[in-house]
Amino acid sequence: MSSLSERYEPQRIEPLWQQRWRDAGIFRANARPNAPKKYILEMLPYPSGKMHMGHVRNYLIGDVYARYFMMKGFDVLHPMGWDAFGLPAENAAIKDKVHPAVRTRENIESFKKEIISLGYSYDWSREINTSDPEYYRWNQWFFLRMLERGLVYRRFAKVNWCTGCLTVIANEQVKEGRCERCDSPVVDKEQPEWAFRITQYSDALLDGLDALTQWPERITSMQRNWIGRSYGAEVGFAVENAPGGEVIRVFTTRVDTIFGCTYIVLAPDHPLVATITTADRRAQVEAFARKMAAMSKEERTAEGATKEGVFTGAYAIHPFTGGRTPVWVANFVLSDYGTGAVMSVPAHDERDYQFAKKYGLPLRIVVEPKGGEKLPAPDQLERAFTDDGVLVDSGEFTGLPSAEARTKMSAWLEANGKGKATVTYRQRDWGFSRQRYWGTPIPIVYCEKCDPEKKGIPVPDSELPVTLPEIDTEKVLTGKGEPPLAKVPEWLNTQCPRCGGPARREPETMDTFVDSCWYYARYLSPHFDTLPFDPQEAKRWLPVDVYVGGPEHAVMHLLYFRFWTRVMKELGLSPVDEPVTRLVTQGIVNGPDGRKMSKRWGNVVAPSAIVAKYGADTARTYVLFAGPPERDFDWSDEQVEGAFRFLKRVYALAYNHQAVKGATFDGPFEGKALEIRRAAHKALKRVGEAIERLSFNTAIAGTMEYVNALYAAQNVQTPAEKAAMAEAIRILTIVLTPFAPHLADEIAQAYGEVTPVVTREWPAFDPALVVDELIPYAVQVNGKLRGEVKVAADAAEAEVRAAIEADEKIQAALSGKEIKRVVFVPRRLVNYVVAG
RNA sequence: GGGCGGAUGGCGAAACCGGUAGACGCGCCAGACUUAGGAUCUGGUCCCGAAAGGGGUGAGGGUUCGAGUCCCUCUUCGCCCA
Repeated sequence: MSSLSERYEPQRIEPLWQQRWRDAGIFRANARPNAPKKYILEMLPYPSGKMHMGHVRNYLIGDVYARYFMMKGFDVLHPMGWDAFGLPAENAAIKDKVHPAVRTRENIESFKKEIISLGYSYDWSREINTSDPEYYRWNQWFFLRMLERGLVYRRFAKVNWCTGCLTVIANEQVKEGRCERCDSPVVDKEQPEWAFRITQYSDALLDGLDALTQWPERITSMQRNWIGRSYGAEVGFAVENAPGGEVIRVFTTRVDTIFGCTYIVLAPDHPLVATITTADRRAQVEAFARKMAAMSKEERTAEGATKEGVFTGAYAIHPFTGGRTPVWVANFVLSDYGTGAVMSVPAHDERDYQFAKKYGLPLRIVVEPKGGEKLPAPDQLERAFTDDGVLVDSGEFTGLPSAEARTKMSAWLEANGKGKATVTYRQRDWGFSRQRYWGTPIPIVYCEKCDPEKKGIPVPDSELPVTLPEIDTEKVLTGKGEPPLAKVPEWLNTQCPRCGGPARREPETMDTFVDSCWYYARYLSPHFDTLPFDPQEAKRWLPVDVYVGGPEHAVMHLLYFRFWTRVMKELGLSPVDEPVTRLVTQGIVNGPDGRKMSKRWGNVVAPSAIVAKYGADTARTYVLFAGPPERDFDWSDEQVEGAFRFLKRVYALAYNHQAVKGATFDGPFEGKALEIRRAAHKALKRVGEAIERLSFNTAIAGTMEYVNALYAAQNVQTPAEKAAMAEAIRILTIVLTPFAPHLADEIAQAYGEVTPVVTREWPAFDPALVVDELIPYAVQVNGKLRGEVKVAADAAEAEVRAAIEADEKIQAALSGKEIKRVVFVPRRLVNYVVAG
């Protein structure tokens, strides 16, 4: 084995080690089939051409953890692949006339080179690519299974139509009325689409969150809000003098306030509007409905938007009081939420209050605060009282607390056939069809003869995969008009699987969120060809132990992926309810100016530039040292220099001590030799524990402290010292490996190791060596620090006190005072509580 | 407006169960080596004070022998939702 060259040259040694690791296959899973497993996963990247610092950080978190557990003797699965379908490649194709497959292949190639250049511990034998028919055929397979189970259906829906991408996008992709990706305005459009019945799992997904104790609370709480389960009541208000006996169904979470309902509001497009509006009001109501139809949902309900409405001329009968209640239409009620109708209680709902004030509608107070204070008279009320309280003026329910009233009033409604207790959800079904080329074809055909209603005929399993056709990029990918696949007749026109007659394929493709719903399971058996993955492997490897990614995926990917996991369990493929035990969401790496890295600000720090200048180990060490994984940080060139300096210091230490290579000593170790050994074992403990807590910045701090201790112990002379230093350097390579694996291996091999450090065992620390013989006790008087005394580590309270009370400074602080109490905290402090 | 998360030296941060606040790094200061230093090594570095001592974790209050940590009120920044 070669000795160390004089200078630390990361650019020379790093590619050599990356090659050796690959050749030796040391990151292959199943290396230790009898050991406990760890499945460590980072979110599947979309392969843009260049990696950015966010990726670097994302993968490092998983990488450090993976390397550590490899050394702890676990069989580790740490795979990587490509979320290769999607809009950017297709948009680029429209612009540059390059086929998305070509662009994607190029991007993957360069992205992968960058990943490799950072020295991550991936098992590349399991690499997957979601645009590969071998992968996406299983999206189609899942689609068919879900269709059989009624979890896929076709619906007419008001969809979000992005005027830039010319495609339907998910609610979650709309940000303030604009497309998350291209920032073009998004408008409503009625269109048939395919949807997954994810709402059938709303309760399971919500209740399942309780089991996810190792997920960040902000993520589970976002999912909880997103699903938005609310318990309420549906109440029927019969329309007065209605020819067809029409009843307006309203949904409310505050049925306890129903005696305060002074009017009803319908969505402008509510089906009853047309029937019940009186002749004299018709023109006005229709004009209003037209005006609202031209506006997007966001515009209508935006916070600043004024509440607007018109009276329909109709009245409804209050189910409890029998009173006449006017019916209005207004902009803030949406037809696709709840029942599209609300009962308005202006005294107890802020929005209703504003509306009532604007249009001079009456207020009725029916809930008073619990404490016994009275609300002012209705016309004096300055704002709605929206808290729970005690009912007043509510017939037989007067005097009940709100919560109890809700239960009893719901029961009354049900008993009298006027309504019922209900549960509603904010979450909608997942519309997943896209008018795009670069995605998974939906395996459906339409046959005029067998399927006149155009419900769609599933493609039989035996004909999967339905692959994307070769296309003339320039002609087909125009970004305009009908879906691209509809412009490829030789693909579009096919045979009906039932009658064999002419049929047309479904030209829409699937949302790429489908791809990322189950890829974590595909890694287990990436070439399995009878099912999406091998259920036997799923038993061994699932769930994922640690999943690392950005918090921006809190409600889309992470919810769809939980949904899919449950479906996979029902299909008998997977044993788990939840895909991931522990979720880590990493913070953003901002530019040095504190702004988000962006070409616009010219503050982008390219990983490749940092690797070229300092090497991967410096990039790794710096990014991990900058702060805890979940926190954002601003890039700092000075701190990068600091990380580089540290690694050079490590290298110099190893270089200067090559003479101790192979030194041994039988002990006992004393003096400096013992101090060296203590430092080493403390480092093993501290760094190991910090990594398990994902506290990488403190793990690196511990390694730095260790290196400082070894510098302080330089110039080893005796055989004991030399042996201690040889052991210390060996341990240094171990604790360094998760962060700076190339450097660690370079040093280790110069000291005689023949296999990469990551294949060696992370030794257990010796408990006797991690405690100092003398430990400092803080001495406090009435909680104020008054001194410090060093005492034997195992000293009992009496001995500690004797030592303290012998100290002159302490005696001075205690003299003339009456000691009322002494608080003794072993190994930490003694606090004298005194008087006088 | 609602939910969640932050706020600690000149800067990034640490303090895991309530127990010596500021580990580690950057920056800065001093020294050593050196033809040279923007390399490297050593020491110092929360604030006030010569010292003794005092003050100090966004603000205010509380619990406790003891609070960065727990509770209440508020300020402010960020993210998500409306």
